[in-house]
Amino acid sequence: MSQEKITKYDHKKIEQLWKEKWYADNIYEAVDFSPKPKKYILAELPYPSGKSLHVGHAMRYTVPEMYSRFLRMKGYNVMFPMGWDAFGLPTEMYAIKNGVSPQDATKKLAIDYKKAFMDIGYGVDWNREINTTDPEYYKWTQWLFLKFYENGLAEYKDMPVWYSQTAGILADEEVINGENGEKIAERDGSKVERKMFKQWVLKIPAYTEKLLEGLNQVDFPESIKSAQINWIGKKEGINITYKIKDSKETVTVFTTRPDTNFGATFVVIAPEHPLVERIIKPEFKTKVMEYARKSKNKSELERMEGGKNKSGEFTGSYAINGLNGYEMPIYVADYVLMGFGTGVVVGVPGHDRRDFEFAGLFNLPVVRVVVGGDGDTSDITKIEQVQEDEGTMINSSFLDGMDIHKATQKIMDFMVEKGMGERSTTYKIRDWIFSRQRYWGEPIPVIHTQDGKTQALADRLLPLELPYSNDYTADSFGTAPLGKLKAWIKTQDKNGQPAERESQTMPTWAGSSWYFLRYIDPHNDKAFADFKKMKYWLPVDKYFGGAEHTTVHLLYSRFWHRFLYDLGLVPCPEPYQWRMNGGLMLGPDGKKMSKRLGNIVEPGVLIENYGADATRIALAFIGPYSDTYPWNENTIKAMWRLVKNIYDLKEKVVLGDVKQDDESEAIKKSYNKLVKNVTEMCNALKMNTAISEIMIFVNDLKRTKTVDVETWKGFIKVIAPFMPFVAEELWQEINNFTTWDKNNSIHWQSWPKFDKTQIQNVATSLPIMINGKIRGQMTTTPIDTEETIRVKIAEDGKLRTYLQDKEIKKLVFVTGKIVSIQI
RNA sequence: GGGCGAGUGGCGGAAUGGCAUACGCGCGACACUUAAAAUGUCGUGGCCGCAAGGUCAUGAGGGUUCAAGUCCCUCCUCGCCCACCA
Repeated sequence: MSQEKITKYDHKKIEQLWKEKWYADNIYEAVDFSPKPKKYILAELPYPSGKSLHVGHAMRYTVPEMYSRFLRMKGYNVMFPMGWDAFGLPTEMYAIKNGVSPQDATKKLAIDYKKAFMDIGYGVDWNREINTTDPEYYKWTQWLFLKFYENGLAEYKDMPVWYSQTAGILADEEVINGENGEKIAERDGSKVERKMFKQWVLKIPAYTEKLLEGLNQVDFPESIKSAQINWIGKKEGINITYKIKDSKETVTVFTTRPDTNFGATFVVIAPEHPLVERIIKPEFKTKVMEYARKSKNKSELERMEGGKNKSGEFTGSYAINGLNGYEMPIYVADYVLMGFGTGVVVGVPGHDRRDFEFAGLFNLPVVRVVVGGDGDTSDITKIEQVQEDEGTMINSSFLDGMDIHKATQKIMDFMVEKGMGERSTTYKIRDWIFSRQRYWGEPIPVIHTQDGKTQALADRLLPLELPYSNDYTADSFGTAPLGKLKAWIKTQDKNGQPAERESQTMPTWAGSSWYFLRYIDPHNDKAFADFKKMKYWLPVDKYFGGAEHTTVHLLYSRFWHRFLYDLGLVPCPEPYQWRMNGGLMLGPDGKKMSKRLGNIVEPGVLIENYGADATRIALAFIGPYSDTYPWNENTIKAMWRLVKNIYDLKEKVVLGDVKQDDESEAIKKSYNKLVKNVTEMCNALKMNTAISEIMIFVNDLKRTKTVDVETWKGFIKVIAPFMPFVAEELWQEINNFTTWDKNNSIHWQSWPKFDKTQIQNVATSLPIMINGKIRGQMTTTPIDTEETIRVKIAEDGKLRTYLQDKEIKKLVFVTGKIVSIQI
């Protein structure tokens, strides 16, 4: 096989030639149990719903991919895998639009996406490609779901859910605030409302403590940790039980501020709370029940508007505050939520804004029990006087004079001792609704028996394949698309009795909750992954993804993994050692790329016009990975020039000895700096500045006449992670390789080293600062000391004008950095 | 309302407490061209100055330090996430 020599930079020829060879020989193979140290570099798997890869997504893969190439050259056994997360509504809608089945659409999209990934030259081990919609894959998603089921962490129960006519049943995290504050479906922007449905849930609240504790073991940015901590929403407080006047019933409230309890003047119950019916006085029944019914049907928009305009009804009953015997009227109001704490709140209007608003509505007394920094002890009449943060107790018996934090502890101890309450911890995170009334998802491998119970499918019946259907719509109430397939739904339980299959499917998050495990052992048909292989590869060393997944995918997949760890099925408690969130690539107009605005930039077009190398470095150079910025068409033009300039520089390479002169010395110095800086920047994942360093070196080379062959080869290695195609071409050419051998690929070479002495032991220009201003420069070498510097300064003509007749009060000399003088 | 983060040229952005504005874009001048595009060379924070040089600039104001974009305090603005969560 002979390789045609390419003399003029022609990205199409170069890219076609090398990508064929790379992928045919799978040069980016990740080797199980290799003696080399491993690195598992993971980027969130794409969701192939559109025609092809989006430039915004390409940006998120390019930097991690460059990093994985750098590590491979540094001698690591690198896994940089790729797969397709293809269940879910977008694929279903794509299929409908194109008149094909979701199964066929997914197959085609996966092929298109894979081609796009190859076109841009991503160094993926394609033997590990996965697709979450492949029955051989979702067999294990189902199997893992049954582990939750067997351990009581997957349950079928009535849950309030969001419901949209077009998007079906949605979980909290799939519903966002629309432009006018109204709740809409994230998927398609349709209106949603609250409904009760029988749902499968995964009980993530059972894992809150482990998930919180696990954050201490991982290297995540503070912002991600705190987002997850807030999402879990752990609050420590106390459940206080009050007796109800003239009744055997009691009412229990949750509060984090029992210190203010001497200022409690009323109690509020959530309208749907079961206690309401038991404590209500007959003469108030009609009104309260009417109120409860109304608030149940209130849309979220109305409830939010209610935030400015409180409402409620008196029940006729009173709770007795054990601290002071105060009789607190009990109300129902929908600003109290059933799902948090005990569903009952004690009203302290002097020190809680919502309680103050409510007290105003019913003319309830407002009592001050905390004095803030302003010392105000007057009656509280305005919302501005309500304060919650810091202060000292008053009007509170034995708490008076105490700081509120101390008082909080004191009163809790007191109440626990007197049997008035129990310390309690509550969490914001709820059960994770894990079923959807959609067609295109993993069938839940459970059957409903005649007696109304559920039964898991036996392992040998997995995968439970998704049956073909032409009808992807759910009935407006009750029946999921699969429920319409009567023949499929009908089945038998373990005892041969008639039973029905579950008709709901799993959410999009199912397959992606454990996909990183399947990459480790993608073809295993005995287990979701081999334990020894997991032990070798886990945890994921670096995980890159979108900020929008911080509290959804990232947290929930940690939950799956931690659960599997507790079962002894995976070797480590935390799946991801390190995480970085990627920013967003906006359109050239600075707006979020969208079909509607027509500002989408497609990487395929860029690759066609400017080449994959230019596209790659444009995506990495335009800004830091985590930031959001607009696409700029000029950038890729500049990057194309850079690649072309590099290609043309090969004419300057001298194969024999190069004449030693100032020019060759300068290049040597510049080269060593290049290697040092690019190495550091790759380690720090600052690919934008790494590319700047390459530009600086290229600028230096452009100014010189020749470059020696060793420097040139080192330079090609440096650019290889960024511009893999042109690097391969130049590498093959300079080495005169006439036939392809993967061992000779630039991508199997080792990363160059640099010579420290070339950077350090050189004369440098040292700035001289006098009274905080730079007043001169001076040539120094590393052997200079403070003494020699003092002499040089005294001799310097220019500096003398500043120092004349002045005494040097202080002189600070930082080697190689600065001399700072005070006069 | 709560949490997190960010404010540096015309723009994207650099800068372990040590010469602010690297690198790129854009712009200007010049070269090549009949001309334009492309390409190349040089220049490019503001103000004063022919120049040498001086001086002011990292959202605003204070502070620590020989030295602050960087650390501390107060404030302003913007972005993202959460939000009647007790």
